[in-house]
Amino acid sequence: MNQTKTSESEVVEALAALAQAQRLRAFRALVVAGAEGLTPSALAALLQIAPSALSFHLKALSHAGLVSVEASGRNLIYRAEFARMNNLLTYLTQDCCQGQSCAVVPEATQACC
Amino acid sequence: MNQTKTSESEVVEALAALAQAQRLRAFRALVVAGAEGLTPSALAALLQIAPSALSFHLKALSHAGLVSVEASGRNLIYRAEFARMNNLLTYLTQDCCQGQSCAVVPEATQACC
DNA sequence: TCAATAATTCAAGTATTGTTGAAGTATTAT
DNA sequence: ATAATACTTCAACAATACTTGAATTATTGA
Repeated sequence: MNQTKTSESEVVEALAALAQAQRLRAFRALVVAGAEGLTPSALAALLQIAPSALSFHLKALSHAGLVSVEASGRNLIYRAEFARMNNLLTYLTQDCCQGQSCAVVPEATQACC
Repeated sequence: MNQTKTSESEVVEALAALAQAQRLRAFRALVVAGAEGLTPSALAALLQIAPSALSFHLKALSHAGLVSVEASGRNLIYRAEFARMNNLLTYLTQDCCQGQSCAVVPEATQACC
């Protein structure tokens, strides 16, 4: 169901996009919001962050493919890109433990629902 | 099975640790290596990276709790901390889509095995 | 049309991160 | 003891990332 294989540089970019507290909060808020998404003003209010800073951070998330944008009148609606997030999670765990059974608890990671 | 709740700042630190190509490669190599782990020299050979740079990067991964170190004679053995990795993956997806069913493929993310 | 709202872009300054080579510590082998 | 090996630490420099406030674009409502 994952459309394209995610490259290392894409993974690095996505991780970098999430490796900042305000962007992580913004992304998490969009993950929680789900299909409805959120406008920048709603996010700015939620995160207590300056509009220009938020715009900068949303651009980073967007460029990393972790969020999508849709115009709606004078608002924008940002949404989490769950497929991309799943690609990212998958990448980190692929081919683990030389393919042998390993000492780890796998039940923890379910993408959502 | 996750011993402690992972805080936002810990998540940010872990994501930042992985958001760099050489560290991501090092971590992935340790994930693949599994319980055996790898020495810095083995990793340096594998990744074609200067020892001091590798040391710097392993320290970052270690400080983020993503890898552990064990001394063995004049070697060190680094291993991926799978529990921490799973905490990280879980954090990103928690409480998604306002708890409703959502449009996402959850089967993609299995921690390992 | 004019004012207000929603959001972005730009430029400047500061802070953080990554790279390199040289020096330092600890362990093993001769 | 001495030398070699395995890593780490340090300092200096270059590159990137983050924040702030002012200016800009586009849309809506009076």
